[in-house]
Amino acid sequence: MEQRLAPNTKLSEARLCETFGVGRMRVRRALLLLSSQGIIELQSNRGAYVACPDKSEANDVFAARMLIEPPLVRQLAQNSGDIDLTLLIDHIALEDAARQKKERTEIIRLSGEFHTKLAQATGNKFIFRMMRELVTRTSLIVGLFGSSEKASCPDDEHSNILHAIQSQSPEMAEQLLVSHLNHIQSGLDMESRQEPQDDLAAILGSD
Amino acid sequence: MEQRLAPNTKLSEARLCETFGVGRMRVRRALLLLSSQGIIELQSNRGAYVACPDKSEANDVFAARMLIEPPLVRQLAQNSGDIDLTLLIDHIALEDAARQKKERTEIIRLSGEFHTKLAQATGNKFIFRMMRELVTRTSLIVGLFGSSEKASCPDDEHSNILHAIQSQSPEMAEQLLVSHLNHIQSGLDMESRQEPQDDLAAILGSD
DNA sequence: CAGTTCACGATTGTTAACAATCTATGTCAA
DNA sequence: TTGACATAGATTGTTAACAATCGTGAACTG
Repeated sequence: MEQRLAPNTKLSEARLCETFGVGRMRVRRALLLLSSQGIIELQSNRGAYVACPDKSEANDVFAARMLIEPPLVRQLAQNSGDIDLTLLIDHIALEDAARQKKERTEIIRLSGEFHTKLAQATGNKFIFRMMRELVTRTSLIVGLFGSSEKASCPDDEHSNILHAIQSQSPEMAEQLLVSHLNHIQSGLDMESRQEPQDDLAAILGSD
Repeated sequence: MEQRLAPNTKLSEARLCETFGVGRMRVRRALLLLSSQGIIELQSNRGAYVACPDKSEANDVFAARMLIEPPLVRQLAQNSGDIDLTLLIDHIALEDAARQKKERTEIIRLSGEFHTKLAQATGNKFIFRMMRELVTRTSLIVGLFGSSEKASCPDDEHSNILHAIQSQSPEMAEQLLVSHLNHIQSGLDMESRQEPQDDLAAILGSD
């Protein structure tokens, strides 16, 4: 989610065991779950690799989000009276803070998390889980195809969406979100790819 | 998916091992994956139980489907020229055949699978996976709250939806699907619950 | 007779050794 | 020099024994 592990990075069991100080069983369980969410890919007898979505998969992810998120925020705006939006309000504050401090990884993480919290605000466990999966995958994609700095989530679009929800403007909220997603997608360069990295530095850098 | 295992049925590792003739590792892997999909529930040191959704979860599942499926069929109808619908056409035939032969479990399985194949027709892996999860969960719910015979999927509604898609009528397709989902949901009796069963008979009956 | 405690059996969680598979290096031949 | 082949090392997959935990039932006490 924080894009510290580049796609195609190999995650060897032994390495993960010593890195996190746990047994092989725990590691294998974690890898299995991550692969079921499509975050990593398990190749038989060959090991686990960070998923490396291609152009077509990237399009699928955005198509899926275009299908789900617009009706989602529309529904939020319609029922915003009955819903607890403090989570989202607090989140915007966190984003602003991180942006002021220029904490890059934190900004990336929070940018994705905003969309997850939109889903969480519906109070629907299944919608939440689906969005979380799509957002995680989006992180991978912008990590792969994102043009370094400018991308992620342009400044105050999140804030605008939230305001539209609060002022019970379904149409506007939906429209703002659609263009927000388009901005993210158009900020990608589908041709350039980053090369995989060795896992050692990346993971050890996390502790 | 075929509702042969009632909710709350305990799935003990040893029993599953001898039933399917595999080692405990395979069983535990399968249980972990099923629990990650919410099909079963893993209780620490206590074992695995078939998930038993309550009233609120049932509502969440239908709310999620109401959010996703209408835009989905609308999109299918809009692009029905470019899409391969043979999967769906063939499927309707299978459903009719099973209905004529009165094969109950087959009818139930195919009824759910139609909705999965709607998602599959989009060619979008993520939409497909999300729908499959929701449909599976719906199976559990109609198994729990469904009033025995009359429910599942009323006869020719699937066929009507497919026709609307084929004739490129987005509005009609969307509307038909909304009422279809409403029919399913209104066919449930949210108060009555079936009691759990012993796993022995159910699983052995499958071989 | 009711309630509590203890111990036993059963079930799940973990570990470590073993087997199978793949990658890489080095050798040999064309 | 290049290609194929074989062997060695490393890595993953599997198995079986062991440890920990939980539910149950009996015994005991008030």
